[in-house]
Amino acid sequence: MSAPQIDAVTLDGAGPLYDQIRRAIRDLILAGTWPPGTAVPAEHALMEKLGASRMTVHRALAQLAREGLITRRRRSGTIVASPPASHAMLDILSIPQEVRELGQIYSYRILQRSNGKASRDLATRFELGRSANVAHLTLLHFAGGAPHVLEDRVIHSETIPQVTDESFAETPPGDWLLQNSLWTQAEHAISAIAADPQEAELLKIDAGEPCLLVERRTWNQAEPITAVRLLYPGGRHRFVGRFGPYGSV
Amino acid sequence: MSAPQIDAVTLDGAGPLYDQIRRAIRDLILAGTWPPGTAVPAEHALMEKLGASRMTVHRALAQLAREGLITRRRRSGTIVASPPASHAMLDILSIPQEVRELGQIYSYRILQRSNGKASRDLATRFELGRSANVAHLTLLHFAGGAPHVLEDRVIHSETIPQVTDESFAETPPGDWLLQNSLWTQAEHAISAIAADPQEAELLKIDAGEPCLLVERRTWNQAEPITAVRLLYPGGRHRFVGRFGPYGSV
DNA sequence: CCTTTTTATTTGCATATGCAAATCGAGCTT
DNA sequence: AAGCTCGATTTGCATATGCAAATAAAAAGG
Repeated sequence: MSAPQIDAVTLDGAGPLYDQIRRAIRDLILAGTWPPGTAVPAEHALMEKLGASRMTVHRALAQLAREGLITRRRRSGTIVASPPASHAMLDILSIPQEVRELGQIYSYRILQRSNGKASRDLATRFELGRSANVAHLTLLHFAGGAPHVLEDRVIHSETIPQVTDESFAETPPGDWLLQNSLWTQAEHAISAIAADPQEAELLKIDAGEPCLLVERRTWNQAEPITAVRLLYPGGRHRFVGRFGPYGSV
Repeated sequence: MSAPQIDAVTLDGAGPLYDQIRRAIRDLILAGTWPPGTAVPAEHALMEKLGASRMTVHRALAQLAREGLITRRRRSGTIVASPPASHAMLDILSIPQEVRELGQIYSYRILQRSNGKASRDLATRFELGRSANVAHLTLLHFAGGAPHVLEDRVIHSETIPQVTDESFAETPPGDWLLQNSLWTQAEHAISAIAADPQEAELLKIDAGEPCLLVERRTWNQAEPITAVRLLYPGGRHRFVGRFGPYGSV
């Protein structure tokens, strides 16, 4: 059918009707029940199902469209949009893309890979429970043959079970996750540290050289997905962002 | 009168009516014609002035309210909102505030101050024309008596003429600018560098220690306002931001 | 004078209606 | 088969109407 899951739209009775509709549909999208590309029921269908007027349904959908969650076209109807690839502020989510935008050839190498419980060291570094079942990866990304960034990542196997069978031979884990998971929250911390001897050797810089350290953790609702530590040789890297006081003006 | 400048609201005839109204009012706010706190004309007044229905006017204002540009209250009416103090992502716009949030006593000292044309060095560092008339300031911010960050700033005197007569004895320039200027665009770059001997001495760290370098430039429309270079001792500082793929979910 | 009640104003929400614009598809024409 | 016309569907916009909620200001009451 054209409107696959119209019965999934249920209102919670809290607040204005148009906002209940908006949240109901938003939640279906964020939960992954309606993945990108799914056809959203037409205004008339929602109107009948929910017993609201078309203007009220329209208001909810128009707002979701402004927020970028859905794409609407006359006659064609409404579909769930793909999440924006990058966020306004220094969201370098894809390292291959980042390297290619510098005009260089991208490659990567997995240095280490393991599955199992988080070690004490990892649990501390990524602030997660010892009992968490995780995949742990260490890899090095190259730009034109030269080391670009050192990545240290854990992925929660409970949230993303497919990770256990994935070799990451084709796609580095960051990009793989973008395709195989949905995130609603991220935390991003940037600091400057000196490279320790081991890191320096891998990155082919001198020990003690300043590096940018990016630590990012992402969740879907309350469930942790991944935590990553990216170490960039400092002299060569900077993060740039543009924004206005109210977002994008 | 309660609606000071209703005649300033003029439509451009481009696109949907509600959006013309929305943009007309938004532009008055961003241009500073209606500073924060100004009473926005009531829906009825705009309705008569513009010849639109109340629903249409309401739609424009409701959207501006969602965007945070205005604040609306029943019976009291609508006023222009104050710009949000900090933006989602690592906008530490106020250093005094940043220090106080760390639970420490804030103070600062001006190391150098001059007015005039930008020197070659400054022009290069901040990517501006040699002919620009600027105020140039170097200052050191302290947290609980210890150096916190080294600030190097230029302010365009043409855009902000009051700067020439301001001593910055009471308020550091970053905070002063927040009160005395309006910005619509900012650019933010973060990198890691090693402190040079002179900087290290001021910050009371060892030369070569990794530091976070934040470079920020702000504009109002196309007019440059200020460019600043903030050097944070690295071990002690990190920037944290939280966000979702669609902004705030 | 202080407190309570009433009134009036302003925004917020929902509905019904009508028309316009975009565009997908079917059917028709050549 | 290729192109064209036309009808049907879906979203987009604007209006008019009515009522509800919040609340500032005025009026009433003690």
